[in-house]
Amino acid sequence: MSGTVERRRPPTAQQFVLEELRRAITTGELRPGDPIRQDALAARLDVSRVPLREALKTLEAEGLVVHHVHRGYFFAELSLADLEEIYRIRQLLETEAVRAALARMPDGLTGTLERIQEEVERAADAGDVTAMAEANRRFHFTLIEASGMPRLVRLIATLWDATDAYRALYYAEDPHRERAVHEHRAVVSAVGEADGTAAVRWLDEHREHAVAALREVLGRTD
Amino acid sequence: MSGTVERRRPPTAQQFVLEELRRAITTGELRPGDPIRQDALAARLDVSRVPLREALKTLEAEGLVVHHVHRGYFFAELSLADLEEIYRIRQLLETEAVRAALARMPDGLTGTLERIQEEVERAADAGDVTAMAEANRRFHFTLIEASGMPRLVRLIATLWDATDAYRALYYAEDPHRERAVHEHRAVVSAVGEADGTAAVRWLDEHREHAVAALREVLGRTD
DNA sequence: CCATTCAATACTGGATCCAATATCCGATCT
DNA sequence: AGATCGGATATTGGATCCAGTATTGAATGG
Repeated sequence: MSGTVERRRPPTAQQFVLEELRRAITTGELRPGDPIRQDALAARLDVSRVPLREALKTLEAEGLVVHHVHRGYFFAELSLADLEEIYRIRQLLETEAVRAALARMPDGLTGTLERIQEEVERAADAGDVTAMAEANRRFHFTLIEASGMPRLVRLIATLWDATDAYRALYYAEDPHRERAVHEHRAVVSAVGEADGTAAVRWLDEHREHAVAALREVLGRTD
Repeated sequence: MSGTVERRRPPTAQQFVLEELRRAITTGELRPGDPIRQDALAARLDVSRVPLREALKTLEAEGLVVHHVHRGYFFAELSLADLEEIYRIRQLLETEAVRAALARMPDGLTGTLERIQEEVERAADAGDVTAMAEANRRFHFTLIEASGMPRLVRLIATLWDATDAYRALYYAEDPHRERAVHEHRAVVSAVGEADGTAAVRWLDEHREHAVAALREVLGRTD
């Protein structure tokens, strides 16, 4: 089977590998702590080890894998403490981003957010976790990018990537999606009124709920 | 010539290349915006292109170089706006780190800082810019690492790396070193009294002076 | 029976070689 | 003359192959 329904492959092998690895991580195909056998993985993805290793270097910088010289790469194990730390850092950075965004208030921001929010709600109603996660990310980053601080945006994106594996888990449950939808609406209306404090408060709550859920899940499995 | 006075090479070629590139960036040997010719550079460093490319991937993640598919790597050009953004983010993250450090207050922190501060002052007096930059970094990271937040430490380290090229410039001038020494002393004494607010205030000032200097330098050259 | 040593093995790190893409420059056409 | 097309060249992306290190397990000695 070639060239039928399958998604178009990225232009370079590294990018393809990178996407595949991220996907594998988010779907939980590969468990944290597992060593990465480059030969086997490269063969499975039908590429050589060179682009694989370059992709792993990227993931290493993002903290998704760790590397030991002459021993190889391992999927990073995120402890509850790690996750809490990441969410705390996100809080600091996203607060700054949102404040900056509302101070600049680019044209059409509210409208764009409302439009994306509709997509979020459609996905939430349909119970489509993947679409929900994707639209949710677009929602948040539309707001964050409005800050006009590209490095800040990149940092925040990295932090999101690091916790992707756990986010899908969160949105898998109905009440979580429901709650997220409500919090988003509150954010949209705060943005509409250019009320930075309110927006930040709602986003804090949004995040805190996610952390609470993680605490629950990881608390009982670890 | 082998194994005489030359610094011991790191265990892997990538690490060697990484150090060399960082050094070249900090010393200004390679100017921002310049394309990186892999073949030439690899030959100059006497390694193959593979470890070079992996090192570049690391630098890319840190924002020191940018990469365009099939066109190669380029040394990143940091505008004044970029630098200001980085320093703003550092302020947010370092404030958190210092607050956490003082809340935990690990044993011997003050003593260690005092010891390192002595090294900083020796280097400052001697006018040894490299030693000064190195000791200065140790000083700040000793404090930051006391936060017990490893991810936060990593992020801050990345931000420092991104501006290394400009930091050496700052410490090249006598009055700057002098001022840094005084600010450090104030930080040490604030830490000794477990006064987080004071420590944060002094660090903010420390950073602000650096930014002001950059603004001056870049303002007149750009 | 357990610890230690040493060799076989498996895997990573690196070098070389090949393929694919972008860039540059001259020829051609309007 | 200027713009456009096409081919030569330079440079990156990727595959294969080799070298060096860590790991594993069996043999040996206490």
